[in-house]
Amino acid sequence: MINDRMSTILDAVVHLYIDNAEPVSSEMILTFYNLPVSSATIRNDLLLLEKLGYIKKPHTSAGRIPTDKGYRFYVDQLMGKEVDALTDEEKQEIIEQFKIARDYYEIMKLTSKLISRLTNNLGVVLAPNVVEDTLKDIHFIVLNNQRIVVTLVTNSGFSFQKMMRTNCDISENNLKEFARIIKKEFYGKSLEEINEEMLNQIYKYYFKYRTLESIWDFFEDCFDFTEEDASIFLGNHSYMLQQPEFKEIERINYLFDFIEEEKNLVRIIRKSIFKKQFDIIIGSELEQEVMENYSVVIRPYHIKGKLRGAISVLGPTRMNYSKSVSVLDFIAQKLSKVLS
Amino acid sequence: MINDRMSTILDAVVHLYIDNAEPVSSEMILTFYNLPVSSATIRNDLLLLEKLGYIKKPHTSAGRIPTDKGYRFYVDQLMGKEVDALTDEEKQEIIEQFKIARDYYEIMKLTSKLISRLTNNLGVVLAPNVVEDTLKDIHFIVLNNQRIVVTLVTNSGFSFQKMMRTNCDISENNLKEFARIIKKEFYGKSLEEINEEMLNQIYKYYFKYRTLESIWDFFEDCFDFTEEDASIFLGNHSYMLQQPEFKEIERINYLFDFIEEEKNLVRIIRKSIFKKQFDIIIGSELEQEVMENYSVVIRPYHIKGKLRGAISVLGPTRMNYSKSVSVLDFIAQKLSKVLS
DNA sequence: ATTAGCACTCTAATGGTGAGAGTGCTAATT
DNA sequence: AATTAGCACTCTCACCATTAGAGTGCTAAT
Repeated sequence: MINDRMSTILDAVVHLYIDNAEPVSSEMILTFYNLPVSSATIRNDLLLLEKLGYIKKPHTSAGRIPTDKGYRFYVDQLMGKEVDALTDEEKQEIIEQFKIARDYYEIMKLTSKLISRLTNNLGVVLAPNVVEDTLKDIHFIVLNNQRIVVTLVTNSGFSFQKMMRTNCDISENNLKEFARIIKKEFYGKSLEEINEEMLNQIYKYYFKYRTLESIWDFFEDCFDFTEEDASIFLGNHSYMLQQPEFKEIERINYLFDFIEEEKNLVRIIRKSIFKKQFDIIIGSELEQEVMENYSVVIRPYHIKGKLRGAISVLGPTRMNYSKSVSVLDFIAQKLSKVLS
Repeated sequence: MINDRMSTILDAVVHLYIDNAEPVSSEMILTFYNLPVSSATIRNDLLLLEKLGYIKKPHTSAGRIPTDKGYRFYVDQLMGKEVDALTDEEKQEIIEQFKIARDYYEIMKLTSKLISRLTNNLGVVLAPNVVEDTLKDIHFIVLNNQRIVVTLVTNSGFSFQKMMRTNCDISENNLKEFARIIKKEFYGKSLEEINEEMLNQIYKYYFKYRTLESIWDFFEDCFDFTEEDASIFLGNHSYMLQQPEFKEIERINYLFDFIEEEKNLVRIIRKSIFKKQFDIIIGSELEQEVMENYSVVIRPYHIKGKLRGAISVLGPTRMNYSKSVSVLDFIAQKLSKVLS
């Protein structure tokens, strides 16, 4: 259906459009790719490519821009050959930054910022999933009136803290005893399992500790993890962007509305995390009206060889996919290393 | 200099402009405030107010909009009388949300989102400052190869975790011993002090533990706190907004550049946190060229009666200051309560 | 199969026009 | 002295017409 020259021309359209953000004309292609044919021939091919749905015109007398189908073809068939590699400076910067970052949360935040900067799009990081980790250690620390910090350590070396409240006073000694019991009952089980089985298992001890009625609620919440935090906290930008000051820009508005509802992005990324090395989802493929002009490139990362999360680039469909892939690839490697 | 009628007229200009985002004409003022004078009289006063620098015209045949000086006068002299109180539903929502939020980080994030939504501007929360808190308890938890989680508990009931690395293996027993020593040496001292004195004090024990050379580095970092985290991490939006897709909107661009360099906002908020109940900084008063069309309203919050941080609204100078103040006030109260 | 050539279409920039908004001034009024 | 009616003046904004230029798609020739 598509011969070699047409491939080349489609490739040219995609590249030139990615670089210049302007519709690509037949002359343009000739100038930058000096093919051994005339612009008229290129025009004929362009017409065909358009009929096949790979490119389109914004209006009659404009050049062509890729359709989602065009980007898809580029990404699947053409992009593989090329590599838009990172410069040595870029690589060096990534390595340096990862050296500076000390704890888990700094690393996550840093990673998303690095991706943003290096791709000139929005970097998105899905934090490691721990529910499949198994319990290695648990500690309780009493703060003051009925507030307790639970620290979990998992087999892969993550530690999670959670602040809990109870309605009853529990002594430090009781808590030590509970920690011992939990460790005994659940050591080596996944957090997910524990969360499900907690009540059943722990009721064994009901008789002994029945005076501490409300502690059961406490344990029920213990293994239910979804923490979040930062040192300065920005809220949603989308509200401000609704002010008339920003009214030219409904697109940003809609986009931010979507993005800042975090579960939207989580859903998109989760869906493709198990699929393969990379997933690229283009425009309409995202099946969200707001997102029809945006694409997402997703790269899972592993910790100690186990799939744990994903890093990703979100930007206009016109984004530099090749660069995104390179950036994600390099960062995912370093991230895996630093988290392992 | 400014008589009663002029005050009323300035008040009208500010209010009408805040509500409609359009220059306010003399007729407009007459219609909405039916003053016992004609529009010609109002025009005379407007002329005078303009000469005094409280209002200005975007162009010859337009109505007036407030200058920074005009907003300043409004905020200082006029706004006090009125209250743009929260509706019962709004109050209820805040209360409900704070019930849901369990741990410290959830609360911070939630607060900023609440402010964003209720003011239709950007909510900014400066997390509690703990360096003045005093040490109440310290625990070390060993994860695996040379990674250790430090948990600090302070007198006001905060707990902070920090992941640390060492180059040497330290036994659990050693760590228990160190925790005991640190507690003995520093109990009741502020984290700030401890951070400064750590090395001097701890060298007393040098002789006994000198085999653990590199542990001293470890302790040096121990009380140096600036944590950050979240479950999904967005990077900087500003890079994406530099793409030609968004080019109409340099203003957003500049603003985001500024905002997402977090220390910029921290500096602004820190500066006025100790001043008073509220601080309102208007446009040029921020002394930042990018921010000349934006204002910030800042409200400190207290935990157990002690000043600990601030919550704040950032938006166009045309923002509803009265509403911002009400929202911040109510939220600060609830926040103080929930954190105490 | 390719290409030169050209008519055709559409955009974007330019400038002109007129309506309308709102001022600022003057002269009259209270 | 303060207020007001009245009006000329200025500027914006929307509308339209015009034009240059970009780029196509088709036809006929190679």
